[in-house]
Amino acid sequence: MLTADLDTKVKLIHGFSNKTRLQILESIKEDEKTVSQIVTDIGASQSSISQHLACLKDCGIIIGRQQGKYIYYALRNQNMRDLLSMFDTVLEDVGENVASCENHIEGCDV
Amino acid sequence: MLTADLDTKVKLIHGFSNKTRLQILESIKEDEKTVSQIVTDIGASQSSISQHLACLKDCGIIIGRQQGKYIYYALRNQNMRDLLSMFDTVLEDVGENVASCENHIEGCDV
DNA sequence: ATAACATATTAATAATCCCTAATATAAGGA
DNA sequence: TCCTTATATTAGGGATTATTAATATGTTAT
Repeated sequence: MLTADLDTKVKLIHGFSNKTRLQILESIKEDEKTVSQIVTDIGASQSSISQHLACLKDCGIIIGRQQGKYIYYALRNQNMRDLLSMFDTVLEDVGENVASCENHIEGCDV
Repeated sequence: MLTADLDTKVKLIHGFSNKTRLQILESIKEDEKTVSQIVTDIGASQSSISQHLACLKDCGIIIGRQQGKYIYYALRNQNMRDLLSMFDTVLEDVGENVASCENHIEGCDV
């Protein structure tokens, strides 16, 4: 794999490796939602949510469509949904390990 | 989803969101390898590789078995392989977006 | 045009992560 | 045992990331 591709892949995965972003993705997994609906759902600040939405959108993980003063965000496609489900599948295998892992290095800190 | 589970999921995904760790996983995707083989493969420092291996192992993403003075590491199971493949699939959808994304917030910086 | 609501942007700080360098531990062979 | 090779651990600092607070932009309705 080319280095450029690898860097890109890391960037992509980074999109999923944050609590607020995962909450956003879970929140819109089934149906599109407006920013304020997401803010209410998650309970984080509007600013934080907005920044993460911009991030996810720029990466193409989600898409946004404006309708009046609202902007609806949704997952880009079914592959994103499948990837999110795959995380759950893998979590069934390793959830206990991960939960008890106290390694200080990031990701382990995963 | 419970908060604890969500935190765990973030930790899990973090395991995949680093260049060196991804390189390790690619390196052992098909066959188990010793630490020194991985070090040679990737060209990062032995210390760094060792720390990441510990991290991945503690999370249960990989497993290690000792044979003499060597330790062979391998992916935990087929689900891990499937998840890695899923990343590639999604990357086909959004690779261009991600590569050109210059958002300063992490993950976008994803 | 102004007010009210919805969303985005900016800047700055606090927290986290990952690398390097040095050292430690463990195993096998001479 | 001593030396060599293989791997792990620790500490520290530089870089990156996420949050908050404040402000800006854009849309609709009055």
